[in-house]
Formats: sequence, C-alpha cells, structure tokens
Amino acid sequence: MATSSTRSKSRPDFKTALPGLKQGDDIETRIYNTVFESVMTQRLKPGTKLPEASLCELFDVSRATVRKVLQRLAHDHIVELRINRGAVVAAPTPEETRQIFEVRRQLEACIVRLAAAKASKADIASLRAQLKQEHEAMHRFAQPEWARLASAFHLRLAEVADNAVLQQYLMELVSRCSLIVALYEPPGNAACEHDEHASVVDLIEKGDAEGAVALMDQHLRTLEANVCVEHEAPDNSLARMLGLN
Amino acid sequence: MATSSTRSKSRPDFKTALPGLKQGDDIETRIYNTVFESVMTQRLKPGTKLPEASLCELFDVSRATVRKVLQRLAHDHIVELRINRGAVVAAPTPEETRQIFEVRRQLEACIVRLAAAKASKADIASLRAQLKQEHEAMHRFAQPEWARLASAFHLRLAEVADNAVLQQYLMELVSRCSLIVALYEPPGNAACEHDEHASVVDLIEKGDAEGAVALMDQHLRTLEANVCVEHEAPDNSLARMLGLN
DNA sequence: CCGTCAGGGATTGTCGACAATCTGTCGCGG
DNA sequence: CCGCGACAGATTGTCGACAATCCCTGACGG
Repeated sequence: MATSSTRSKSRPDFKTALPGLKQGDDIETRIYNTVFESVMTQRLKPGTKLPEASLCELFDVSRATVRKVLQRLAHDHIVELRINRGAVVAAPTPEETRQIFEVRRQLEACIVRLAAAKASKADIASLRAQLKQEHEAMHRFAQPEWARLASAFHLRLAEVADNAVLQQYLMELVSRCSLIVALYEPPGNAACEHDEHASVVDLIEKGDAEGAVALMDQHLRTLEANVCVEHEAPDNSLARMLGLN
Repeated sequence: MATSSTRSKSRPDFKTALPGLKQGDDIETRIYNTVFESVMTQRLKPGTKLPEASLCELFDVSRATVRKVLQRLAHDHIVELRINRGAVVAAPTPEETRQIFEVRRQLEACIVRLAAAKASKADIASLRAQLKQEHEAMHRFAQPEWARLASAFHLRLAEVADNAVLQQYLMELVSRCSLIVALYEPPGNAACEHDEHASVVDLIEKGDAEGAVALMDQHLRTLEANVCVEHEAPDNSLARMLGLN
C-alpha cells in the first residue's frame, strides 16, 4: 500500500503549517522558534499531533534533538507531552486560562511597583522608544508581527524591574497568554491597546505606582475578557470536557 | 583495565553523596529525587560535577535517561548545564539570591491574599494540621527532614490559594530557596519559625489579609537575612568571582 | 623560569537501531 | 446488528556506538 501518499493526504495538518525554517541560530533554537511561532500564528491548532519522525525529516536532525526541543516546549506549556502518546499542541482549558491570567495580573502588578521604584530616566526613555516602535508596527505589519511587539512592552517593563527571575516568569506567562489569545481569537482582534501602555509609562514617570498598577490590572482584565467571549468553540475540547483529557 | 577501581578512588566526591536509591517511582523520578535531596542535604556541594557516565552506572540506566533528568534539574535551577562542559550543582550568586527571595516575597504575598480570600474552614483546618505535623517533626527528626516539612507549609498555603500555576511557581522558588539555605548555612540553623507560620494562619482566619501579608513578608526577610550573614565563604565560588564561572 | 602550543584522555553531543507501548482495524461470537 | 478480542501498523522509550569538543598534561621556545 502506498502509505506515503495516504499520509501526505491524511495529515497535511501540521507539516504545511511550519514555514520559513529561518537559519542563523543553532538548530535546536530554530526548531523551537519555528514551532513556537507556528502555534502563535495559529498555523498549528491546539490538539494537533507533533510526531517526532515528521519533525526529524523536516529539519533533518535525529530524534534525540527533536525530543529535546519537545521537552523544552512542554516545559513552557506550548505543547503537552503524554508518555507513550507523543506531543500535541497545548489546549488550555478555561480554568487554566483563568489561573494563568490571574497569576499574570499579580506578577505584573509586582513588576509595575518594582519598575516604578527603580525606573531611571533612561528606563523611561527606553520604554517610550518601545512604545513608538510598537505604534509604528501597528500600522505597518500584520497581526502576528505586532502581537509580538505588543507583548515586548510587557517584557521591557520586567527588564526595568531589574529582576531576572521575575522576568523569566513573566516571559513564560506572556507566552501562555499569547497562546491562549491566538487560540481563542479567530479574527485579527486587538491584543494590547498601546494607549494603555503609554498611560502606564506616564503614571510610572509621575511616581503614581498604585495608579499604574491599577491601570495595568484593568488592561490585563480587558485582554482576558476579550478571549473569554468566545470559548467552548473548538470541537476537540469536547473530549476534554468529558473528563478523559 | 580496572577503570572502576581508579574511578571510585579518584572521585568519591559525589558518588558517596548519593544515598538510598529508594525505589517505587519510575526510574527518572528516582534519579531526580536522589540528586535533589542530596543537594538539599548538602551532601552535594555547589560546583560539584555530575558526569553522565557515573550516574549511568550508579542507577544502571542509559545516558539518554540521565540526560533527560539532568535537563529537568537544570530547568529547576538545581544544576547548571553548560554545553559541552557537563552539569554541575548550581551555585547561586548573591545577586541571584536577592532576586529569588524578592520574587518569592512578592509571590507569597499574592498567595496569602488569595488564600485569605478563598480559605474555607476546611482549608484552615488543613493548614493547622500541617502546622501540628511540622511542630512534631521539629522535635523528632533531624534538619533535612523537617526542613522539607517547614517548606511544606508554604506549599500548602499555595494550594489553598487554588491556583495550580501559582503553586508551581512557588514550588520552584521554594526549591531554589532551600538550595540557597542549604548552601550557605553550615550548622543546623533554624529555617522556618513555626510560630510565625501559626500566626499567619491566625491572621488569615481573622480575615486580616494585609496583616498576614506583612507577617509573611517579614518571615521571609528573616530567612533571607539568616543566609546573608555568611556568604562568600565557599572556596570554589572564588573561581566564579574571577569571572570565569 | 615562564608563557605558549600541541597531544592524549575524558566527557559530551549526535545518530541509528531495537524493544515496548499505543492506536486503529478486522474478524468472531452473541 | 452490536460488542469484544486479537492483529498489524505506527509511534514512542531506551539503548549502545561514533564523532566532536573540551580539559589536562607535557614539551618546546623565548
């Protein structure tokens, strides 16, 4: 039987979703980024299986390398890794979504307080530069491109807070939030309002830390509310709701 | 050639530090826990090299398995994994220590607030049970045993906060703090004052969330201060201070 | 005598192959 | 006609071996 033909017909689902294969970094990072961006841009939908063998021939590496990358992705909650059953693109449940956003709100509140306490003039200027870049990108690029830039502001703010551990945690949370937003937001809906970002910087500059905290909190609640309107939609989450993940 | 005899003579440094080899869980978890506990009980000192081959013959598994465990340990910042140079037990710098404790204070403050808001009578009772167990263990067991129980209270509190993501982050931070405490605390110094734990529960029960937050914050600052008094001590951190990790 | 550089040994990164497990299909019996 | 059990294909977990890299030692030249 011509298994290859049937395979290429029965599952073009994720192979066609992996683009570019940009080169420059080491192979591991390249695979990681490719899968990551494919998930973020919704080319890879939640629940999609990621067989090791296919990734091997796609990137021309051994399974050992692929497995290492899949472990990193699983660590960052981009994919789910079930023993003896392979890796699938993560599909956060509504409850997980709630928890992730809750933690992110709490953490960003801490970040804003620390940033407000430590921010120098150079930091403020750096944030403003980030805002400008973000503003320009909004008009120039498509959704995936400026979605990354919008979250870059949050990461930049964590950088100002001057705490690498906090920064890393926020990076993880931003990734998971972006994943959720990408999953539950079919059209090119607005991810982050740049106006609110600008206001946060203004408040930090004025020294109104708690005001900035409150605004950031509301900013994130708005983001969460936008993804909550459409939930329950994807068919494969049905099995999940039956309790047998 | 009798490589085993020469090897066991030239480096008893970390092999003799790995005890028990308790069985029951899968092999991966067993290796992870053994190394983890050995680090926590200071049998494995920071900077100690962990060659893959040695771990292989110790646990009678292939290098693939060992590598997977080492990656998990590196992910949790228990060991440091440098490319082409192997794994060594992590040795947090003073600056890292400061950042880790800072994040933990912030996160535990969030946890206390959430726990205070969500705590039911059953939760309070559960925390009290934890306290009692901790109190008993203090008189019965040695340092490593009740050090784990003391941190168990913090984890229990995170459980009450009812947020798995937050709980996981706290677990990581508690591990890293325990690592630091183990590294920079030669004698059996007090890790967690159980009285303060009890007071935190009391304040939560009374509904005084901010009071509990303040107490917890002070509790953690005390813990950090205890490890800060003796720093710079270990000889191998000298090489680190010269810039060539 | 000290700094530099080449060689040997050891350790890690990568790869291909085998064994174990799971998924989907087919046949049988009720 | 439907449910149950066995078989085949596919996929993952584990292992041993080879190649690449690094560290340490020792010799050479200044």
